[in-house]
This record gives sequence, structure tokens and C-alpha cells, in this order.
Amino acid sequence: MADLLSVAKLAGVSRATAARAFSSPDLVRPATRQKVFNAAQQLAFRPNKIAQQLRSQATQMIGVMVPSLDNPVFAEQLQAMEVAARASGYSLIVTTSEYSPSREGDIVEEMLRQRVDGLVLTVAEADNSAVLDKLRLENTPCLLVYNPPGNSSFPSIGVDNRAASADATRHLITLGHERIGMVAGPLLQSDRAQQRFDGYCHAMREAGLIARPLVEMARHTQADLASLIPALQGPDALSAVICTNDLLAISLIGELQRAGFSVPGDLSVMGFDGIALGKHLYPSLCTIEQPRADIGRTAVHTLLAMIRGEECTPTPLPHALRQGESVGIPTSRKSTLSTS
Amino acid sequence: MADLLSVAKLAGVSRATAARAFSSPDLVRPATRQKVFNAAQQLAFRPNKIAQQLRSQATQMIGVMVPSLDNPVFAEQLQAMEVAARASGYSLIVTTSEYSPSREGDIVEEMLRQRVDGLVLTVAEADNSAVLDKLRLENTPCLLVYNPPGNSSFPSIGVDNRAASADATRHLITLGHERIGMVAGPLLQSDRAQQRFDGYCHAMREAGLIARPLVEMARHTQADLASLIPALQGPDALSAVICTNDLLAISLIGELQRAGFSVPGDLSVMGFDGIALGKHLYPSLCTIEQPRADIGRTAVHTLLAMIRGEECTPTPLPHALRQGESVGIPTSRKSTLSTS
DNA sequence: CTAACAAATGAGATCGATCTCATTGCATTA
DNA sequence: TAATGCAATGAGATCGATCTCATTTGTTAG
Repeated sequence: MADLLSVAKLAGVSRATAARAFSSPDLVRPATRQKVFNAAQQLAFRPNKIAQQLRSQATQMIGVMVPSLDNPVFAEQLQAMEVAARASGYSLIVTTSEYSPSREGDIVEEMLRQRVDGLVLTVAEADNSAVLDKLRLENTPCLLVYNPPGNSSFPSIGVDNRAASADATRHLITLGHERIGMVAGPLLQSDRAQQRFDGYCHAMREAGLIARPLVEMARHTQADLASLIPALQGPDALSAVICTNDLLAISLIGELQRAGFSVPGDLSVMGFDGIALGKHLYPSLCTIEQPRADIGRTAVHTLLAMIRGEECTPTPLPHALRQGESVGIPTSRKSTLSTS
Repeated sequence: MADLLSVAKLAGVSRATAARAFSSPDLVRPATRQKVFNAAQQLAFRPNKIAQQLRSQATQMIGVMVPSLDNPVFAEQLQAMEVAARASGYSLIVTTSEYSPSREGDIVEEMLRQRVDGLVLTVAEADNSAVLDKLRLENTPCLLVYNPPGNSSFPSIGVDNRAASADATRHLITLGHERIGMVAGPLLQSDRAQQRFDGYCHAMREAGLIARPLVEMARHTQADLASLIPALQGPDALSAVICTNDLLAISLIGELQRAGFSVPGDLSVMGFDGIALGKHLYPSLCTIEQPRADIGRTAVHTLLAMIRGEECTPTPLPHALRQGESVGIPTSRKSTLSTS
């Protein structure tokens, strides 16, 4: 590959002049400039970013780590990040931790060696994370996404999980539900799940209702109906559940229907995340919508500000309740209404 | 950040020895090695990949371009690629073209400047692509994913779209469907959609049935029922449709159900891609499963082989028909069966 | 005890672009 | 014509790691 030196030679100028022709054209006489450009064209010169990065001590690269791209929440966030980064001249190095804290460490170390200008991470547990402990000692700007701000001492982009979950719960309560449960993946799989459970408990208590224990599924994004069945029977049977993520909710709805239950007839189901697909299902998924694209964009812009050396204290982004057909009026209430 | 030189100084050795302590430890006397390691530890030395890359003329980075991460097909492929790449010591620079050929050009140029060791691309149209024309003149290894091999002269990883689509069609024909249609996004949005239509036409003709014209939806992954309604009415009403991708199929099913149609009662719907979610819906999505993770892994391994200088002529990966509840026996046939 | 050879280490160049500082060139003015 | 000044250009150092080649140290045999 042709380098600047060969371009300079062909143009009959020094490296310095050739470099200037590109980076500060007005410092070079038009005739000279043209000679350089012609030579560059002829040799198919392509500037070497590696050399620029070494010289300038900046890579214009952002390191991104998400748990998994198999979950549309992260993929959709990443899509927005990529567009925003590119618009600012930055590239993304994308990695996935597969929810494994040990991999988190290796990945971040690798990115630091690559001298990324900044990091955007979604870690398993922000409050108890070896990676973050290490990063606190570094001076590479670092931003969390989806992880609740907590004590991690890193700026964080995302919604207020606790409030959002409480809103979801209140929505069900307003519709007349009283026996509401929460369904999650393996316990404490993520700090967000924990916060969402807190929000649920809070809203239940607030309404004078009793919060049920978390119903744990074996997998993070796939429901096994058997674990839930007990809670759907007897006098205390749930009339509604909130799932800690949309994929879980969608698969739960599928399982319920396949088993002959009606949604929302027999059970109202809410999700959490607001992945795009949810809108197009039937019944459409009632869920808490996290502004995924907005989160991605904001993350990039906030990180770029940090890289520029500005102080940043991001505020939580607004969540929204997305109405959907997967939630209805509880059966008991319906009969009450019809007989009144 | 501490560099090798300061480590060398602190250890009281030359740069060369310090470097050797890391890259070829057996060339350095154990005692010296230890001195270097101690100094490195003390200064929190972290090797600078940029310098290594400049020196070695290799980045251990793969440039990846997909149309959009909003479609789980690409996200799931990318997830597998990332894991495979990391396992081989490579990192991914991830970009999205948003289905825009002009952006494809900018993105690839940017990656070439970054001196990625190789490229994995999914382009809009492989047979008529400005980017690929340019890349043919470069010597950066390049691999296509999902794009049919065609005349692009680049190795390509993916399934045989034509055969897969024909298989889907035959599946419906075997069940007794005769009035089968195909639903796609905006025409020729991608070469794959075209091939899938070809396969459908082929299988129809083969069975002595008439292939219907493609039903085009305004958007690539979202169905608008109105465009399809005409084809569902009259004596020639369709009994089954194949969608060119799963998202389209899922949203079509939702729209149909919402409008009071039964799936598969009134219309059988097949998808194409095999995204994970399809299995958990009710009705579960009958679809052609592309081995997305396998495609991602194979892409990485094939590209690495190309980078090593090996010749590669990848063969299409096997697709599979995934049975699902969204497809059933046609009503007419059902009555025939029950009366016989 | 020293020649001969191997092991260990160091000096300096290299990868490609860019920055600083010095120098040349040209024009304007006294 | 010579002096002053700015515009244009070049020489060389720099970023950090590594490779080649030369040199030194250490070891063993004669």
C-alpha cells in the first residue's frame, strides 16, 4: 500500500508538505497541493489510521461491551450507537460478554490495549464488578448503559428501572388487578432485574397489596410454564404477571396459549424493554418501553463529551408505558362490571 | 500510560530485552525476565496494540458490515462472529449500512484506512455493487455473508436461498396447498429476496402450479395487511404465503389475527430466516432456518483462512425446514379429508 | 588459563503520519 | 538596492514496539 512518503517523492516534495496538503491544505501552494493530490491518486494512496493513531495518541474508536446480541434490546441500542458514532467520525469495537464476569475482564483489558478513546459497557452487576474496580484506576472514559447508577461511580445511561417497574405495576393495579406476580430469569442475573423487582414490590405495597415472591425461570429469555403453573392455581391465582424482559414475556405468552390459557383472558402479561417486535404480535405486547435508540445515541454523545474532558452527570432517560393487547381487565373485575 | 521504554529503564535493561521478556521469554535470562516483569507490574504497563499493529503490519481486526442490527438475523450472526473472532485473538469493528449502498462505500473505505486484516460484508446487491468493484482491486481479504455467490467473485457464506425457498414451497405443496403466494419487502431490496422468489417460482412450476406475482409490502420487516387483502379474496384466494423474512412473517401473522383471520386456519404463513424468537410464539413460526450462528462462525474461520493466505471456496451451508404451528393443512383439503 | 562457542543483551533502524523548528523563497517597502 | 516580513517548504524528532545485527557475557573444552 502506497504511503505518504512515496506520494511525496512522486510529487517531488517532502513528507511534511505532502502531509500538509491533506491536513491543512491552505498552508500549501495550490500548484504544489495539486501535484500531491495527483501523485496520491496515481498511487492509490490511502492514509494509514494506525500511524495517525500512534502519532496523535487517539484512536477515534469506542469500545462497546454488551451481554449478548441475541437480545434485541442490546442489538437495537447498538444499531443506534453505530450510527451516532459514525456521524462523529468514530468507530465501534463491539464485544459480547455472554453474561460472564470473567470474560468482561479480558474484553476490557483487550480494549484498553487497543487504546480505545472510551468505553461503553453493560456489565452484569455494576455494584460488584471486578472490571469496574479496575477501570476506576484507569483514566479511559467509561460509561455504563442499562446498569443502574448505584454506587459504581460511573455515569450511567438508562431508564429508572425501579420507577418504570412501579409504573408497570400501577398500570395493572389501575386496571383492577390485585394478584400480580413478577417473572424473571435466574435470580440476580442482572442488577436491572433486581431493581425491577424492587419497583414492583414498592408499587404493590403502596397499593396495599401483597407482593409475591419472584417466579424464577431457568433461562433468562425463555419461559418454562411449569415454574409458573402453581401460581396460576387456587384461590390466590395470579391475574397478571410482569416479566423482567420482553423476550421472556413473549415466550411466556406463547407457552400459555399453547397450554390453552388465554392472554389476557386468563392471565395478563406485561413485558419490559419495548423491543420493536412486540408491537406487531397478536396480542401485542404491553410493556415498558425503554428508548433503546435514544439510549444508544445518548450513550455515544455523552461518552464523546467525556472524551473531550467535559464533566457529565447524565439523568435517567424517560421510559414509557406501551399499551398492548396482552393486558386486560381481570376476570373478577369484568364480572363485577357486567353485573353492576 | 507507561510504555516499554520506561519499563526497560526501571528494570535497568534495554528496550529490546524488555520487549523480548514478553514476546520470547526464553531468550531472556530468568532473573532479567523477572526484573522486567516486576517493573512492568510496578508501572502498570499495558502493551500498546497500535504500535504493535504499525510495526507488524497486521491489526488482528476484522471489519464487519451488516445492513442493520435491528434485524435479529444479523445480530445473531454477529454474536457468533464475535465469539469466534475473540477465540482466535481477533476483534471486530462493527458497522451498519442501513441498506444504503452509498454508506457501504464510506464504511468500507474507513475500514481499509484502519487496515483491518479482512472484511466480512453483507451488501445490498452483490452482483451490482460499487463497493465490491472497488474491493476487487484491493488485496484485503473479503468475504460475503448471506449474499448469494453469484458473479461477485468473492467467496460467500450462507445458505442456498433458491433451494431453501423451493423447499419451503414444496413443504406447503406437500400439505396440499396450491394457491401459494410470496410476500416481500420493497422489490429487490436485496438480492436474497430475489433468489427466494426464484426458488418459489421454480417449485410452483415444478408442481404444475402457477406462481403468483410477488406481493410487495411497503416496508422490509413490517406487514401492511391492506396490500395482501385482495389476494385473500375471491375464488383464487391464497391458502398460504411465504414471507421473505421472519420479521415480516411474524408481523403479518399479528395483523391477520388482529383482523379476525385465523392462522393457519384461514391462511398458512411461513417465514424465512429462523430467528430464535419464532419458536416461542403461538402459533410458532414455520420457517426456513438459516444456521445463523454457524454462518457467523464459518464466516470468521473462512476469513481467517483467507488472511493466512489459503484459498477458499466455501460451500453453501445447509438450511433446515423448521415445522411450526403457523402452517396447516388447507381448508379445502381438510374438508376433503374429513368427508373421505 | 585461554580459545572457542553459545547465550544474553544492546544499539539502531523500522512501521507511517505529523509536529516543531529552521530555512528558503518571494514580494513589498524604504 | 537592501531590508523586512510573511508564505512555503524541508529536516528531523516523535509516537511505542519489535526486528536485525553487532557486541558482550558466560561457559566449556583443550
